[in-house]
Amino acid sequence: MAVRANTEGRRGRPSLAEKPKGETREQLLNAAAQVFAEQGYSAASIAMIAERVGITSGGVYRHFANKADILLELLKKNLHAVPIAEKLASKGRPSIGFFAKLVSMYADPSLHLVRRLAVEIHAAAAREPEAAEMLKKFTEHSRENLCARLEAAKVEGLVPQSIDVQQSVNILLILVMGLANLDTLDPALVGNRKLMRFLERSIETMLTTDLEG
Amino acid sequence: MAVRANTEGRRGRPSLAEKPKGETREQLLNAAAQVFAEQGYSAASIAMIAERVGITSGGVYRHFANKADILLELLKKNLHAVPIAEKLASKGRPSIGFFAKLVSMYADPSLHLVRRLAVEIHAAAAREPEAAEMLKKFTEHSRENLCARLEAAKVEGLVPQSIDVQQSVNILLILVMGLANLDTLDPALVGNRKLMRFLERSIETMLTTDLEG
Amino acid sequence: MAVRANTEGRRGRPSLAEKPKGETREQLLNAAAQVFAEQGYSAASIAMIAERVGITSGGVYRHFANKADILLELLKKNLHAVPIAEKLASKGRPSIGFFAKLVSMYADPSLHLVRRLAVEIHAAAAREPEAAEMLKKFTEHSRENLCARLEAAKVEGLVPQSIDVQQSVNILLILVMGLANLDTLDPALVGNRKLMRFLERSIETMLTTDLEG
Amino acid sequence: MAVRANTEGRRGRPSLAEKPKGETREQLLNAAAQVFAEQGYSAASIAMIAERVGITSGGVYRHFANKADILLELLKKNLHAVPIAEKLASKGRPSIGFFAKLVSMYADPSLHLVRRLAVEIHAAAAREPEAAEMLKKFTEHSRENLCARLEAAKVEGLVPQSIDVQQSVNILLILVMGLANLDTLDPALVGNRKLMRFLERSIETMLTTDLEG
DNA sequence: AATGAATGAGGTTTCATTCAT
DNA sequence: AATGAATGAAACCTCATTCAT
Repeated sequence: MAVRANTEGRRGRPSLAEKPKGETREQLLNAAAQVFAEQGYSAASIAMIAERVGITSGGVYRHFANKADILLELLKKNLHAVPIAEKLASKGRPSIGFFAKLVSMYADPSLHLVRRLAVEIHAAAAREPEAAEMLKKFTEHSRENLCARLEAAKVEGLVPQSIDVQQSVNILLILVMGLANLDTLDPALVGNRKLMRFLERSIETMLTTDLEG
Repeated sequence: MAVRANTEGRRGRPSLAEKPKGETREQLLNAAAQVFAEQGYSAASIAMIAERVGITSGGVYRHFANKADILLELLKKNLHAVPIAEKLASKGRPSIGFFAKLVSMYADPSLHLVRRLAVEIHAAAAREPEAAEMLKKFTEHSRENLCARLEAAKVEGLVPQSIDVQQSVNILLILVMGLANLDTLDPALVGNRKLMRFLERSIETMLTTDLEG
Repeated sequence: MAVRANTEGRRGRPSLAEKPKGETREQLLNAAAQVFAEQGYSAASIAMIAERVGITSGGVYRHFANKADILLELLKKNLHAVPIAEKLASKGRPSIGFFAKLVSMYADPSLHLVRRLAVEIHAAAAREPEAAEMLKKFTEHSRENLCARLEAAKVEGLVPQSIDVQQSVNILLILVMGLANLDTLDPALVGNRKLMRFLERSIETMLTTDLEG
Repeated sequence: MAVRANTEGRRGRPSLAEKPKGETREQLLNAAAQVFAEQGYSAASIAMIAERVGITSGGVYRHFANKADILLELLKKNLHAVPIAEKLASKGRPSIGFFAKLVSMYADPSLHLVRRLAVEIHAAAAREPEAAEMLKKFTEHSRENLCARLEAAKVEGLVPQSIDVQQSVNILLILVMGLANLDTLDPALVGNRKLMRFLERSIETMLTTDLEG
């Protein structure tokens, strides 16, 4: 009946799975975030990612179509935007300090991986059009959120009526991306209190000064 | 200008007509800069770089020990710092506008490759300790230059005496790195006049405002 | 016809409404015939076959020991021989036209899949000894049938007494295998009326001519 | 200088090449013909082919772009047509026996690999459009050659004026393809003298009989 | 200084197969 | 009877690197 049945090297699913439950996909995404951050998208290997989750590389393809797909799903999960999102979700009335802190927090040592991932995603987006597309959506989304908040602050008279909301937000985003490279720019600046304070005050100055002239 | 004039002339060194000495190495570095910028260090292949110079991959090893060595030599050549360096070399008395322009020029469309290369080098530096080391030297060098200039401006009374030179320069560097990611952050912002003006005025404001408080 | 009538009716076996017993296996064999014909045995994947039946690859192993087993069972089902078998089962008295038509029908467009499957099975048989064995049985069986018929025709005086029945049948089989490759030999010949007529007349000539020399 | 130089596991070209000369490509094609014939295109692996030539799989890509390319180059080399070509190149005046022998020779034991390769190429052509294209050209070419010869025979009065040259050649080609499957159809028929004689006489009969009517 | 052939390691991906559920 | 997650082997292919020429 059985034609040339495989009896020597056993293949197939292992006899025991001591893992909790179908959260492998989630674990894979987290592992991928780390590996992409550490090695860069191109140098990262599927095997590395799989290994951290305790499966073999072949198993990854049950959850993602291919390597690029992992990056995409990672973007969808909005990893980069997480800190922004959390901050944005804060209830309090808009204040200038909010914007300042929002930016300066990116210099925090605990956000190391987030910075690295942001850098890698931007690097990858320069080559993977689909990733670029997705990245654009995020930025758009973040920008809109920030713009809305700044408009609100304007209404409340916290910032000058003459402020250019769009451009101000652009500067904030540029600063965030600059901070994403802080570890390689100068590791000593990561978590540097003085820098963070200075940064915050600079932002406050920018937002409260009438730049017209 | 006059240096290589006799290549075309009829006198002097007999026209071996072959490539000038050390030319290939230089071409390889330029090609590598492009390829690294386009593909990223990891995805770039020696063959691609060699091809652009018209040789084959094996020949590259006459000029560089290995792939990582190319990146290092590239950093030594200070490619990233080139635009800064040129600006810094400008004679003129220091002015606040100088610092503002120095930063905003990084948003110029013509510097696309420089931006990409900066991003890639920073990404690579996160993995190659030697590259990180070298990158740090550059940053240090740039920082020192900028600090010296800003001190000079302070002496001339162009900026407030109370200004924190170190931190101000840090912000400038962070802005430059942020701008290096402008293409993926929002392609529409590349070369955007309004952004550049706004950026310049923001920097001027930062540099002329007494942030103490 | 009546066999499965009560599936729709209201009486008899309670309508478990599930698939009739052994249905899946049959569907799998049909799907396999198609996929093997389209992709070739080696390139065909279990998943493809399962998908066409609406199950997943794991489920296939409830019905077949392994991939090679599917091929074997397929051969047992005599898919390749089906058109021959049907023709052979035809009641009518033997006539020369019968043999001619039996061969030429293999050029019919509607038998595309049968041709492809025949080709694939022959290709696979070159590697799988068991499949070769089975294929041989078929050929033997077909040959015997044809020989018997041709002997009968001889008895009835439809063909010369001097005819070499064995060799004549061999030629018929070779022609059938040649026609199995018609699609790749020249797609324009598939279903070509002129070719089919010519083929039939050639066969008739061969069978009615005394080849002795 | 050397950054992370590879010193442990030596890589690169082996220190000695005891092979004749740049005929690797030719050897690869010959090896591929064998492996494709034995295993089938899809089941054949680059490594198998490389191994027979004494190189590793990576080295194959210095000579061929990919696996499909090998098949194509093989077709270009006209492996299948070789025996036909040789026969066709024979000087002698056309005779009916020539056509008969041309076909029957395909049953010769020595042409085993040619038969297998023909079968595999036809099977592969059913999936690889490019291969199909190339195969079509061959068939066309062979057909034209045969047609020309048969026309010549007609002029010389060796075959009836009423003969349908096109269709006669089609039958010859179909017979050849049928013989290509002889090994799996019935191994006992390979090299069978009786079959070959009978085949030759059948062809002669076909070519000399006026099929009209 | 450079080519071209080759290695060997490693990467992505596919797939037959297994097994707990 | 079937799913779905997983394995492990093997496939194709790329590439940094080496070396005879």
